[in-house]
Amino acid sequence: MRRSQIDAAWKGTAECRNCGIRDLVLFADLTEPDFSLIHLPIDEMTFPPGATLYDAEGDGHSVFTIRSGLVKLVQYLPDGTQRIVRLLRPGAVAGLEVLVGTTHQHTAVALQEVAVCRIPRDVIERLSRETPRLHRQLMQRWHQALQQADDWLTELSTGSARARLARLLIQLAGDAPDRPVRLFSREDLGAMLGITMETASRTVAEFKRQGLVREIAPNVALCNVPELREASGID
Amino acid sequence: MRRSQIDAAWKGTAECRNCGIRDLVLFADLTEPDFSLIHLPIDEMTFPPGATLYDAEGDGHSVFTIRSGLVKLVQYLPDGTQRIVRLLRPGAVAGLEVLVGTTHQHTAVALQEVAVCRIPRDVIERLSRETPRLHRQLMQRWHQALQQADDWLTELSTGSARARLARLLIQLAGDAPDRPVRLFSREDLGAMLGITMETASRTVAEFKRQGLVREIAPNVALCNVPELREASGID
DNA sequence: CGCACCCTTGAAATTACTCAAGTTCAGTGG
DNA sequence: CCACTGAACTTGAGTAATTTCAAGGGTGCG
Repeated sequence: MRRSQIDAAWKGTAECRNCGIRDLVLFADLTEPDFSLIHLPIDEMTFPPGATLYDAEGDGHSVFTIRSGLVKLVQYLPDGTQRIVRLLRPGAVAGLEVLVGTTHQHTAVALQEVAVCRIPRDVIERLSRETPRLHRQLMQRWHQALQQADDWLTELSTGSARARLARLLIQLAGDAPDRPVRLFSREDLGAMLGITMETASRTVAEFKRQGLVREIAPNVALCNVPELREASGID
Repeated sequence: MRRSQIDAAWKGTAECRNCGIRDLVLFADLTEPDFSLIHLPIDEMTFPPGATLYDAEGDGHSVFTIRSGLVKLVQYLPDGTQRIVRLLRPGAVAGLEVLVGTTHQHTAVALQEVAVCRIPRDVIERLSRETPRLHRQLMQRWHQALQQADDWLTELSTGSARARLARLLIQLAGDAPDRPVRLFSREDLGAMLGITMETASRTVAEFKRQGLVREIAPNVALCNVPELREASGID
């Protein structure tokens, strides 16, 4: 907690015009004159694993474009239970809700070293008023988030612990089934799947024993996608 | 299935200018000249309980503003399991995703007699291009949907069956704790809470026995909100 | 009346949770 | 260099919750 703010490192003011991943980000469609409407600095920042990008307390003044790394969005129940409601990958935008209300709905925490662009709310609002080219992108981000939320519910909160974990691993492996996947802490796994830490641990262990994943380094695993797919349906 | 399309009843072409609930709907902020941009008919329709507004197969050409009644959004897993991912109330918009892609992501089914306005995608797209007054409303709908999705996950897919049902009932009672609440079929309850029909049935029965709800007519109940709140936290 | 459909209930089997003890491992200080 | 510590993970055993499978109501409708 204590470290969250302190840990953020400022990397300079972003030069959006020359952004290396601009086709991926919110400003993809902006034209040269549009950029002159940006009257507040957009900061490039990095956060180490465990650092908080923003939380649900306090006003939200900015949205964040994820440039690299992985972010979890956490929501709490009154009794203190926490659920991870989404993972954000590069290209995603965190904190869109400040464009409608003024507070964030989640706590956003870096799971790995994360690089972001922090965009003041006013910048988005002004661009949104003055140029239609941002709309399509904004709509796409909203859509992306909502689709992910719905899928998260049906895939990761339905069925046995075994089936849920299998589906999560398939998601993480994505379209590159051979690329190793970083596993999360057992506590985070539990919060994603709606199960306890112990059940998460046991299920991971079972997957290793049965060869559905092969651990090639501590908390890094190769997925046996066909067998995982099997496990995601049955059970 | 067979009845879904047949059952829809056409009630005429909507006169949005004079809409009785316009402050509630998507077109709330439009001005007189904006309406002239609407070049395709917006139909008022009603659906009986059980009818399908649209489904995930086939192209989506329209979004729907819910004028009255209650709609469930259903998503299916490959193995046939179904989850209800959201409930739509009057004022909500169903099918926003066709503004980004071209297909619907859910199957939308009326739970009660439902009245809607069916708005062709092209109408929204044109208005969206030409007038900024729709943007704010669109953003609010996206936000509303996303917030509901996240809350649905943390509240209705976390904890014991008892706690989940209690939270659902509290949601349904809303700000009018004395107004009777219609219960859903046990199958729908299960699909909302991620539990089986039998567990849903047993838990409802238990709530009745323990006085957390009082059934004043078949499938209509009064909620004892304080005790429900109790049950939603403990367990 | 009899059939369909939905809901309820029971009993056994399974799954997941809880609580508790042990393990591993990295970081710290003697 | 090594013991010590804390944090995260693992594992076991008992318990609680949920699912599964099966049978038995109730109600509306042809």
